[in-house]
Amino acid sequence: MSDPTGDQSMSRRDRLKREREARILDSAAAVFASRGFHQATIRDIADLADVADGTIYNYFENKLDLLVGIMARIAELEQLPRELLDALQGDAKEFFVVAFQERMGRMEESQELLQAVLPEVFVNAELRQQFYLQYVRRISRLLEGYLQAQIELGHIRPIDVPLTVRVVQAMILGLLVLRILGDEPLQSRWQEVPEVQATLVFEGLRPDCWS
Amino acid sequence: MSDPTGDQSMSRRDRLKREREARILDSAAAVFASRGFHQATIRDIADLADVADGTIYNYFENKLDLLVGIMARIAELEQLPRELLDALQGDAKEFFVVAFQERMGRMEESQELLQAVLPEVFVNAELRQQFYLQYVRRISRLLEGYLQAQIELGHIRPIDVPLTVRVVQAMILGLLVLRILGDEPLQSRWQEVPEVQATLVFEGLRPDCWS
Amino acid sequence: MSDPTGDQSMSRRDRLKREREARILDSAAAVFASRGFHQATIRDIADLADVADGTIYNYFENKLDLLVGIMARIAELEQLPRELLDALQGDAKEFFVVAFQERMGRMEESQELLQAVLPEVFVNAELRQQFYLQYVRRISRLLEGYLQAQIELGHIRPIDVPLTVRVVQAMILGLLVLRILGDEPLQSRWQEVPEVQATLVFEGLRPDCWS
Amino acid sequence: MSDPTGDQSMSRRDRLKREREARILDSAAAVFASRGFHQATIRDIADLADVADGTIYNYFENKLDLLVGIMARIAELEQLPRELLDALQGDAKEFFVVAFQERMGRMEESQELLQAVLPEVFVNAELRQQFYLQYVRRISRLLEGYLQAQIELGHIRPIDVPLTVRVVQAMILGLLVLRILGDEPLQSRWQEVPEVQATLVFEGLRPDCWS
DNA sequence: TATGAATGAGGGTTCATTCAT
DNA sequence: TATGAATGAACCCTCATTCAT
Repeated sequence: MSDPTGDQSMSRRDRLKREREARILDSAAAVFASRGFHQATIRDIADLADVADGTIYNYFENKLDLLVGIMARIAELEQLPRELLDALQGDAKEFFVVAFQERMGRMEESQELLQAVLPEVFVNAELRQQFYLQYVRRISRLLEGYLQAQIELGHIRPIDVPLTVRVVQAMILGLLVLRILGDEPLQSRWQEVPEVQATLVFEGLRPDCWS
Repeated sequence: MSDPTGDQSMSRRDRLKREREARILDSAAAVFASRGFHQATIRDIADLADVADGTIYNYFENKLDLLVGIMARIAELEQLPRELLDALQGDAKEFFVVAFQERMGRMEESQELLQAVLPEVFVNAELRQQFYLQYVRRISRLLEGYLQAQIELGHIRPIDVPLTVRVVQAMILGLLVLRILGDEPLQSRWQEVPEVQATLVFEGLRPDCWS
Repeated sequence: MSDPTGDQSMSRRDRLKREREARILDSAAAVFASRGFHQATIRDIADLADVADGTIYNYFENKLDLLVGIMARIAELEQLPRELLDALQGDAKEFFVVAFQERMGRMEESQELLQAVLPEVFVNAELRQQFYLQYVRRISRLLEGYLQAQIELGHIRPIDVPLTVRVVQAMILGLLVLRILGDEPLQSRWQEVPEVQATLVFEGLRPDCWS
Repeated sequence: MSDPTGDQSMSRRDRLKREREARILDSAAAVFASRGFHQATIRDIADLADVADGTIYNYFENKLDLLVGIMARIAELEQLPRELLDALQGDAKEFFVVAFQERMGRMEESQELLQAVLPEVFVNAELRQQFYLQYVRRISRLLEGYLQAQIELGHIRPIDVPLTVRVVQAMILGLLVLRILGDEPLQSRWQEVPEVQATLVFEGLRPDCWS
């Protein structure tokens, strides 16, 4: 902005770099997703990205760093769960429907990436923390705030906010896991899930309240 | 024949074999859990089990087979979630409390095993299927039956049974994942979670039904 | 003979030992022949001989010793190339026919054993010497004597005896090798070979001697 | 382009690759010959070739592939047994002398290679076929043609061509085997062998034909 | 003496990473 | 900066041999 020529001259060289880095990251994500982190070889990734093995090391410290890069990418894509923020305004039940829709949609999109990242997350403490903070904590903060507010407004019953938030988030994360496991109803009826979730969470199973 | 206790002890030899196999499996689970499947070396496991590398291969085909063994072990521990079966009798809300308690307790027990197995489950199709069938499908069948019956009895509202069951199971699985990720409230207040879950599932968040 | 009871009492115990040793050796020969010495495992041999792995080591020092045992067995079977000795008497051409017949027949019989032994013979100096002495040198001595005598009798032309003997032996050994290599005419017409050999060796290819 | 010699050198890189591949193959042949295929370790070969273990796998698929490479090398060296082809013109007796000389010479040269390859050839079916086709069949075809022609010209007696050819080839192969076995006369008098062979084959042992 | 489980050294092979070009 | 061959540490697994029962 302040340096228009820089903007452009950086483009020549830098745009190419960005582009190449992105291509490497995409390839890495694809290969990690299909083979898993450990089965994936740098060669696989390099071939798919159409660069030489060594080139990758001009962009990333090492293999794990590619995973970190992918996670950063996920976080970036997540950057503004806009619909979620928008939904904060609406009526409570409506909020949950929209929120779940947004989450389920995201997950469908990035299932491949998540499937690539998750196994290592379970195993690598540093990655685990990064994942937790970027991907879980941010949302739980948001939800905690929302629930608290809604309770105070009397729009939802007073409940244990932190644990309830965890349960809700667990539901979302767990659905992804079940989907990855190949569960049939989830594969074919994924679109319908948010409604079911929202209803369950908001209305519960109890029969004696006329909806 | 000449040794009546022999019937039970089934020979010193055999008992020792069982014992050793168990020790190897325990060691494998511990090492897989702490380092992850791929970082774990046979040497690590052998050392921890206090046997020679080669000995492991007298009990298991290969490294992956250890994982399969661990899964079988989990399934074995799972054999007859008795409390869950018992709870089928009780009143609906009660059922959920007991059921969730049972599940959460189990998970706490076998978190190490699950943490060892899960990452590979994401990556290995064969393992994934086995895990799904043994660990997920069996429970979802049970729950589907229960929900259907309760609906017919009018004890819970008519809802989409298969998807609701998935959502409930996802909640459980997701809580384990969040716990593994190191989520704080879940670590320290794990005992309180079942109550929260049951309340959420049964009563929902809606304020206008006096509990 | 001098001790009839010893003959028998030794039998009980010793006959069983001999029998078992023979069974082990047979199994070893079969397995070595089909898989090759190095691909063959003690387990393979033990299974085929229907004994435990360890038992083999009560009869043989180690794996190589089995091969030595097999070679001794070959030499034993060879012990009296009687037809060959008999043929020494006959007319020269006749001798060669009979001699070659005898050799070719033997080889067909023991091709399996030889195929098992040869590769290691190429590689193990000790084995090589044993094989050479038992299997080659003995025959070349015999032939040298025969040729020398026949030359002096004027039944064959004066030629370089040692080298000619080698060439003749080479012919025999080489035919085995070609057969092992799967050469077609040799497989199907093995019976006819001795005649061809004898004719070649005795008459040569030269046309101007009326047979 | 800028480097006219570059056409020939085809780049420093490429020349170095060829050179290195050759060095690895030479080392492999030497080690295989001295220790045998199975005793030889990749480490041995790498050390002798002065490369790292892994480097070998940039040139060859696996250990067996080294053997295949050696066989290809033999075949290459064999490419056009020129003297043999030339000798096809000459008089029959002369042909055999020259042909045997050529063969014996070759074998002396490549004994090491053959000694490395033969044992595995006996054991590995695929290798066996390759060896047979490249090393035996090609020559037997040639000889069959030659003998047939000479018979028709009346230069040699009518004999069973295919079997006679086998016998002649067997002689050559067998001589190599005897030499490897350490036979003394063959070691010290190898040069004289072709003459003896040719005489035997052409004139036979029969005394009543004045040479 | 037979057994067969335990042993553990050894080796082929992979692959992340480096570095000369 | 891109390349891709070289590197060599690391690891799974085999299997001959031993030895307690």
